Amino acid sequence: MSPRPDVSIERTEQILQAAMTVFAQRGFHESRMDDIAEHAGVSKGTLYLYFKSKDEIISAMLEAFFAHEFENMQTILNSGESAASTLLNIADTVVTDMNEMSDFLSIGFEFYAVAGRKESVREFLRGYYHEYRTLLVSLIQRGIDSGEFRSINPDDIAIAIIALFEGMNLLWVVDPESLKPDRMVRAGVSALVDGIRIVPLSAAETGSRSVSNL
Amino acid sequence: MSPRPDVSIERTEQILQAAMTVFAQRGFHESRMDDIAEHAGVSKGTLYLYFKSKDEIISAMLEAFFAHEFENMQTILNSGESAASTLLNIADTVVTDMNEMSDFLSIGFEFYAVAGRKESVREFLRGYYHEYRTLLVSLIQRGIDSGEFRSINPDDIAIAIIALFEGMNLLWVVDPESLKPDRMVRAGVSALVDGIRIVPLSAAETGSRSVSNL
Amino acid sequence: MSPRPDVSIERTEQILQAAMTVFAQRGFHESRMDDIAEHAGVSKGTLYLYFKSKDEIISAMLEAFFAHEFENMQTILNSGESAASTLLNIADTVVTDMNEMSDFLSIGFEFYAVAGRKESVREFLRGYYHEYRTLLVSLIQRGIDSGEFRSINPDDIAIAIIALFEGMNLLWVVDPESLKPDRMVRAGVSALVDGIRIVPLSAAETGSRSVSNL
Amino acid sequence: MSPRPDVSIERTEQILQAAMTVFAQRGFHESRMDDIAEHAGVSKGTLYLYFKSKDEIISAMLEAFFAHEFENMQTILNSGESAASTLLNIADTVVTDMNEMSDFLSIGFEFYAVAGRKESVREFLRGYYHEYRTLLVSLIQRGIDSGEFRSINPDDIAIAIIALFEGMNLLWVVDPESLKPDRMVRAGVSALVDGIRIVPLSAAETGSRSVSNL
DNA sequence: AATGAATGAGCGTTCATTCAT
DNA sequence: GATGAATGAACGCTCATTCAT
Repeated sequence: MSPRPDVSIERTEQILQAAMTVFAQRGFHESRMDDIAEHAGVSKGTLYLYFKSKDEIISAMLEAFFAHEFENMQTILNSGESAASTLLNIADTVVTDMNEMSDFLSIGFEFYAVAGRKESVREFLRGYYHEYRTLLVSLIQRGIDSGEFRSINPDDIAIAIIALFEGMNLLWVVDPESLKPDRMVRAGVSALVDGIRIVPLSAAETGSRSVSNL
Repeated sequence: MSPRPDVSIERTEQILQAAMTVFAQRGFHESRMDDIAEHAGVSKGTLYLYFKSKDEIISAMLEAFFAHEFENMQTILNSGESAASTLLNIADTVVTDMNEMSDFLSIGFEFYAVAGRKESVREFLRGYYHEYRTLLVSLIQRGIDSGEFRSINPDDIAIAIIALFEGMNLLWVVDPESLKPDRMVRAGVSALVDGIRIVPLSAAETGSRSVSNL
Repeated sequence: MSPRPDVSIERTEQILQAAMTVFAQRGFHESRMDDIAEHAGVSKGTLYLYFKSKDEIISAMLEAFFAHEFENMQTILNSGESAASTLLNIADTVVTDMNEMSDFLSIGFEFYAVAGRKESVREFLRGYYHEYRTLLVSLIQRGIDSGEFRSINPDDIAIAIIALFEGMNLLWVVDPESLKPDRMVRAGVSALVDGIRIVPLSAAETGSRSVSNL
Repeated sequence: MSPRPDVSIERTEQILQAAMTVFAQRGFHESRMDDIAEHAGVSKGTLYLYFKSKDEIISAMLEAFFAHEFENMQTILNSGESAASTLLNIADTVVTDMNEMSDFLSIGFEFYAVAGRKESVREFLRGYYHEYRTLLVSLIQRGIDSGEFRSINPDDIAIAIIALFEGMNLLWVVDPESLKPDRMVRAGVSALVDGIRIVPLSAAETGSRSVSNL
């Protein structure tokens, strides 16, 4: 009588979760549909009930992979702190996310590699970074307007900050043992923020000194 | 009597060159040994005379791919200019290299992805970045010693600079049309350098003003 | 108390009807159980309530497909007309049936192909053609006995007539646009009938002249 | 030095031969590429060196399957015998071919089934039958011109003859044990030829009497 | 040294069938 | 009876690798 409960959302999540784990361990191409199915605890056929193909799983993962970032962003941006402080808070959040995602970071690079060859992926990532940049630009502009920052081009700085985040990501993947992302990211952003401040050395607020002096 | 001239070095280069082109167009896994052979102008069998396997071609490429960077570095480091100027010169060289390598940048990301899963690749890249960092650290230290820079942690800043370079790389792959690497990289490094200078606003020397005022 | 009315016969017909449509469009192997279920307006599971397997649907269709033919036959045979006229009437009926079944004719060929490999199908079709032949033989014999036909072997002629019908079928499937079955079948049977008549040229009755003179 | 001899033609034939055997035993869809490879004495991969896909093997077979017929046709047509005799000679050849191909006849029906759904196959067969018909029409017209045949429509009779051939084919596939193609085909064509002759009963020449009286 | 025809393990995908609801 | 989500065996096709020439 009562229809079977619709499990399609759970199943989809379940499969994507499994795919992420397998992809992170083996890469897109070396990952077998069998592996994903086994990890998800379903049969291979079931994968195809929820995704048309392996490529579609990868595409869905692309979106899932780059979805988290903006969730806490708004809260941070509206915290009422100074622009410089907010930028450092964002840096801290990025580090937290990096730590949480540490097992899966290599998946990101696979996406970047694909982006070099596939316009659709490039387009998606372009949109992602555009949104990210827009948020940072408005924050930096706020800093300029409030007299906190020099009148630099906010776009250039926003891009530099994102580049810094992504580059740290990369370096951490390469050397996860000896690099300490929390420290490094903060130091980098601190230096950048100091570089655009009117009064560059208010170390107390930015915390940059505590880092530089470690 | 007269032995045939040994063409093995040329052949090897020839094959690696072809592999790089094909890999950049299709990625490691989508590249066929046939494609590489055709591009190299040799037969498929010949590939196996010079490389034991496809994986070995990829490994050899890893080294070839990350080899160029340090060639001009020494010249720049010994130019006698201020540390800040030298850092900006390095940024310019990086941009030049990015432009030259633009068709192949996505290969790099494939390597980073592999690095996430394969210690040998991770190790190689670790060595590469270590060397890079060492050069930058000594330069930054020179700046500190000469009173040009504040007494920050040179390692943190070196890492931040490398992260900035690599991150810019990534962003440029994603959005090659609208991003201008020369401008972006300079702006980022300028801000960083300004952030660590004792006298931050000597815009004339760093060129940061030309950027900020655009 | 009041048992649900037994819908199994209707369901079975409904499914066979749907199967015939789908099979005609796609062939046995390209037809999916899903397609049949959808066409029948039932679920895939329901198919298995009425048929053990796809093969059983095909088998059931074999019988349904070759069932129609003999229904009107008796009426035609007992019409009281001459044997030659009756043969031409049969030809006309065959053409009518061909027209009605035009969308499904290719299914027949699939059965013939299966007959080449499966004794059970061969046996069924053998029975079908035997019955058909028996009816024609008795008609031809009547013609011989009544002095209408020469003393040919009625079996040979019966087989030739059936072959003519089936062959026309085939040619029409291959070239439905330019071939006109009504005309062709009549012309063929007319010639055959003329060939076995004692007085071959009574064109008025056979209608052969109208064809020959077109 | 001397290049390896080109075996591509032999290989192609070898594969088609094997495919024909396997297809005849199992049908197109039930035939496995593995089976064909094994029958041909090559590996599965080798099949794909010579044919792009299973479908392409089937297409190539379509042409090979319907290619033989016209080879002897010209010789028979130019034999200088009367039109009626020539038609009977053709019938005999058809029977000979049927006997030679007996193991493979079911493949033909599979093609006819496909023809019902695929224009490309339909087109090929249309061309085949058109050529066949053209030859027969010219022969029949010769008979009319020479006063051997009545002034019937040669096209209708040509089609009837082809239909007779194909229909006999079918009946023989269904009942190979009890039907005798040589006898049946001759009887059918004899009756047809008698039906269109000016002097219908010259049994000696057509051999129809010997058949009817067996 | 160089070739390229041949190989066959391996994988993505399909779809008839089952069975819990 | 009816459903349709789940299954997994099976197959077409690919492509890195080998080796006889």
